[in-house]
Amino acid sequence: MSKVAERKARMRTDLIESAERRISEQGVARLHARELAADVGCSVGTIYNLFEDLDALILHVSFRTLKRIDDVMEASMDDVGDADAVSRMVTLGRTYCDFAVANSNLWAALFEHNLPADYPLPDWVLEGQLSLFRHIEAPLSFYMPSSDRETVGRTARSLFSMVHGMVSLSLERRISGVNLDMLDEQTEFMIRTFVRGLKSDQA
Amino acid sequence: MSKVAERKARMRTDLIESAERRISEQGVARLHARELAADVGCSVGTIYNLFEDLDALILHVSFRTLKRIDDVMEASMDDVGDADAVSRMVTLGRTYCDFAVANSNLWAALFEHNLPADYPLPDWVLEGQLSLFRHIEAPLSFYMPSSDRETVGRTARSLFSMVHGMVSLSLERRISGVNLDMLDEQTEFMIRTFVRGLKSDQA
DNA sequence: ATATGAAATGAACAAAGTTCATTTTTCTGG
DNA sequence: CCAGAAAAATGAACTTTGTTCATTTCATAT
Repeated sequence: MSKVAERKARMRTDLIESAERRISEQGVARLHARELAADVGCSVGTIYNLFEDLDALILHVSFRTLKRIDDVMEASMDDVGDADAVSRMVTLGRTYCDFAVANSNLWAALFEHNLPADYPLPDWVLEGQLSLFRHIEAPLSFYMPSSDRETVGRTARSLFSMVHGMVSLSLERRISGVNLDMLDEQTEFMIRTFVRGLKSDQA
Repeated sequence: MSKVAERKARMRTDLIESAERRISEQGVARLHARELAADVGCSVGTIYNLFEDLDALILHVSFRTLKRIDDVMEASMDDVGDADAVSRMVTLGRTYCDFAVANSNLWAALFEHNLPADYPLPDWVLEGQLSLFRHIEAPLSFYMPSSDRETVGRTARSLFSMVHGMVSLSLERRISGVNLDMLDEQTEFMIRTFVRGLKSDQA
């Protein structure tokens, strides 16, 4: 790689990291091109040479966030030992809640930042999410032995949506969701009750 | 009420209605003061005489949306006849999904419009939501006979969050939730399975 | 060393929310 | 009905912020 390409690559990662830090600390709404440029020591124009626009940069940060969520979920499954399937599902739910609460601004940028209606979505935005669902599918399929892959997958998405919705309304100041203090506990209750429903269906 | 107060009140409702129409048609991100002023035949300054800022106007529209959601949920319970409790819960869930899909821009303005972090929230924003939860609590309490009010209320919020999360990720282009075609059906499955879990808990 | 093309620059532009000095309208007392 | 005062409406100007692009700076190959 040539000097110039190296420099370009370093500036790209510098910008992404600076954007990530600013989003994490202040929220995506307070991410501004001029401040980013000052952070990394370049001009505003350079940002636009390296990224289509600020939304593209935000998408890159969001992809990293998605990866981090995937990592903590993966790690939580490594740590869980030989727990039964439903406990694994609870662990995944709690891990997701904990990450969202601890990194609420990054999490909000990933899920709640509004792109223009016609903004082109890179493929990797959707692909990165499949891995999240797969974590859930593994233990869930244990309780849905007679369902096809697609049904299990759809239910995994629904369970993800459930936990996501609980987090979303809990964190949203303007909406009165489940109290933050009880979020983990209530998430566990919801997952365990749902799984009991799956089991009683087979019986 | 004096002439001037009448005029003022009419202009206020005109502005709210115009904002509602524009949000409904184009989304909250494309609501602009100059266009609103042109709609109702006043100057931009007048908007700021009647509302603190555009966010305040958006909050008024959101309150109407909340009221409309409450109304359709209420109406769905009037229509449901003597169905059993779980069917009532399913009806509430489907009604919510249908409203969100049919009025996605209004729904998004209510739940996803980001206010400044320190923006003061009027009381009625949170109060209006209590009614939504109460619709769910009534049939839900049937399956949680030995739980206290608070636990039932928290579980009602969680179920609301579940359906809300499913709708949210289904409508979000950038996130791969449950396919929109299957949203109603999948919502029903999730609610029925959860309730079965509640029942098997008692047994 | 020079020419050439790529990259960086930042002033300028555009879009949109918000303000406020000025103008217009309304109200009130005589 | 009029004059003056108070209230309301006005819209030009200001502010902020994303984005562009003509110009300058730099790196590389011959």
